[in-house]
Formats: sequence, C-alpha cells, structure tokens
Amino acid sequence: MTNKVDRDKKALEYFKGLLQQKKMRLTKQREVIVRLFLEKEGHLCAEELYLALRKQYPRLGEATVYRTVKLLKAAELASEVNFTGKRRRFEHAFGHPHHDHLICLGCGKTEEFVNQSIEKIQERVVRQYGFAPTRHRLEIFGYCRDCRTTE
Amino acid sequence: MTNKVDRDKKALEYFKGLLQQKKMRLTKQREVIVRLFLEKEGHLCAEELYLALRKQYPRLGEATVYRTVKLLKAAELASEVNFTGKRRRFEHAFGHPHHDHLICLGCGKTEEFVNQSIEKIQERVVRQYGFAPTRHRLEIFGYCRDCRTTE
DNA sequence: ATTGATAATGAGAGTCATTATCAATAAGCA
DNA sequence: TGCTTATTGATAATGACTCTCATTATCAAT
Ligand SMILES: [Mn+2]
Ligand SMILES: [Mn+2]
Ligand SMILES: [Zn+2]
Ligand SMILES: [Zn+2]
Repeated sequence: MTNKVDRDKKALEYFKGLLQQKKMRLTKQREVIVRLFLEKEGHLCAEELYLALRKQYPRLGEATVYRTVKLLKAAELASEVNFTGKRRRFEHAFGHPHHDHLICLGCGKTEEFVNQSIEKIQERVVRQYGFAPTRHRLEIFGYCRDCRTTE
Repeated sequence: MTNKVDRDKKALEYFKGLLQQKKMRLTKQREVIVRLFLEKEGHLCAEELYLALRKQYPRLGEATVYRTVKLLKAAELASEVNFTGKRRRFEHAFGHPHHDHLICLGCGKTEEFVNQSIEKIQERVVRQYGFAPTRHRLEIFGYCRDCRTTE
C-alpha cells in the first residue's frame, strides 16, 4: 500500500530518469511544475499551475507551464481530460490506474469509478468490430447527490 | 421502418414548429443549413457546412452557420461530439437513438455501437453514487480493422 | 571549476475555432 | 404594403493555446 508521498517521490524520480534518457534537461522550472502537479489532487490545467506558481516564481512563463504539462502527458505522468470542451485538464497517471468519471453539471465536482464488467464488455465490443483499442473514456454527466433536486 | 427521407422531413417540420413556437424566424439561411445537415450523414462541423453551402449561396456568412448549428443542438436535432479536442462536430439526433463511438486514430473513421449491458451497468453505477445522469459518452480510441498492424 | 554546445526559457506574436458587435436586411404579422 | 424587430454578414474580439527567437542555463567534457 504505497502512500501518496512515496508515489510522488517515485513519479519525480521516474520523470528525472526519462529526461536523462532523452537528453533533456532538468530545469528548475520543470522541477517546480512537476512537484506542484504531483502534490495537488484533482484535475488541474496549465493556467492553474501557472497562477499558483507565479507568486513564488514571478519570472516563470506561462508557455513553460503549457510545455511542461504536455511533457508530463508524454511521459505518462499525467493523463488529459476535457469535460467541458474548454480547458485541457490533467490528472495523475503515475501509479493511478485507469478510471472513468461522473461529472456534476451543478457543482462541477467529479467522481472517479471503475467497473470491471463495463471494461470487460468493452473488450467484447471492440473484438466484434475488429478494433484494436488503445484507450477509452466513459464520462457520465448529470447531478450529484448534493445537486440533484429531491422531488 | 421509417426511412431517411421521411425522418429528415419530420425533423425539418419539427424544427420549423419549434421556431414558430419560440417566435423565431424561418430564414432562407436556416432552412438551407438544416437541409444540408440532415441530408449528410456522419459528424459534420460548422465549417464543412459553410464551405459546402457557399458555392450555391456565396453571401452566406460563416457566423450564421455557427449560430444555426448551435440552434440545432438546442433543438435536439443535433448532438455534439468532439473526438479530437479541435473542432466541434454534430451528428443527427432526431430519430437517432443514443450510441457510443469507436474512433480510429489511423484513418479517423468512426463506428457507432450500442451495448445494452454497458448501458444497464451504468445505471447501477450511478445509483451507487446517488448520481442523476443526464447523458454520457463512451469513446474508444484505437485502430480499426484496416489500420491495425497485422503482426 | 571552466568551458562550450545546445536545450530550455520568457515575452510576445501568431493561430485556430468560436463568439460578440452592429449596421443593414428581411421575416412575418397587421 | 408597411412596420417591427429578429436575423444576417462582415469584421473585430476572444480564449486557449502554440510558435518564434533572442537570451539564459544545464551539463558533459575538459
Ligand atoms: Mn479523474
Ligand atoms: Mn455518431
Ligand atoms: Zn454537484
Ligand atoms: Zn482506421
């Protein structure tokens, strides 16, 4: 049962390893962006990371955050979600297995779920179509317990 | 077994009815845009409709197409999809029941499927979370029969 | 430690898809 | 056939990135 702290540490080490392997450099900027991304939970966008970091690092550029977040995705430390059609958001992927989402249209809250039966049936579906899947997303929009009208 | 022609005719009538009901006007532009949308199959975007129509109607404005397509969605004649994160696309909704998608990352082709077991299990999932769903999307990305490498 | 090659950064310009603005036009009812 | 006003088309504006490029910083080799 690895806890968050351990996982984040491993994730960072993994990221550093990848950079070396690809002859990319571990810059101060990349480090602080990755650290903040790992520390925070939920679905973050580049701008949020940028705004949170600019206080302590006023010289940090927004483009660098966009670049780093893209890098994180390529490194599979982050996976992208986009529920609203507006901003791209990123969630932890390192040590976080696949899951699907319930998205509340009232308060914006999201819940994660996994259902093995659904996953299994999907395998059958793709087989029927001769389709070789690489990833999928199942997103259910509606109203959470707190937001649904109780009538 | 209503055929496409009948369904499209009904869809157009329904649209006209809605306009009247909302004291909106049935303009020449709206009519040709809706007609083309209904006539074409697949996932269309505003630009494609615009480009196809500008030949015959060179004075048509692109903004009008964007506006009309939004109207079509509000009228539930169209439903929106966005597989790539780029352009918004619209597919027929009138007389076309819910379905999910297989999207080929090789050739861009999409296939539609419905699986009642998956739909049923989703109902169980949302019940568990006290969630009141309004809609969902299940999109499976990968490679179709023609595009998958046969190794 | 110092150097040097070059990867990365920051500021701002550019892009793309879409939306807003607004004067001119045209539905549709009287 | 007017009259009211919803709608249009041209264009400006916007949001969310992405690119450009001169400057800076990393890091392997000395
Ligand atoms: Mn999630
Ligand atoms: Mn479809
Ligand atoms: Zn809610
Ligand atoms: Zn294909």
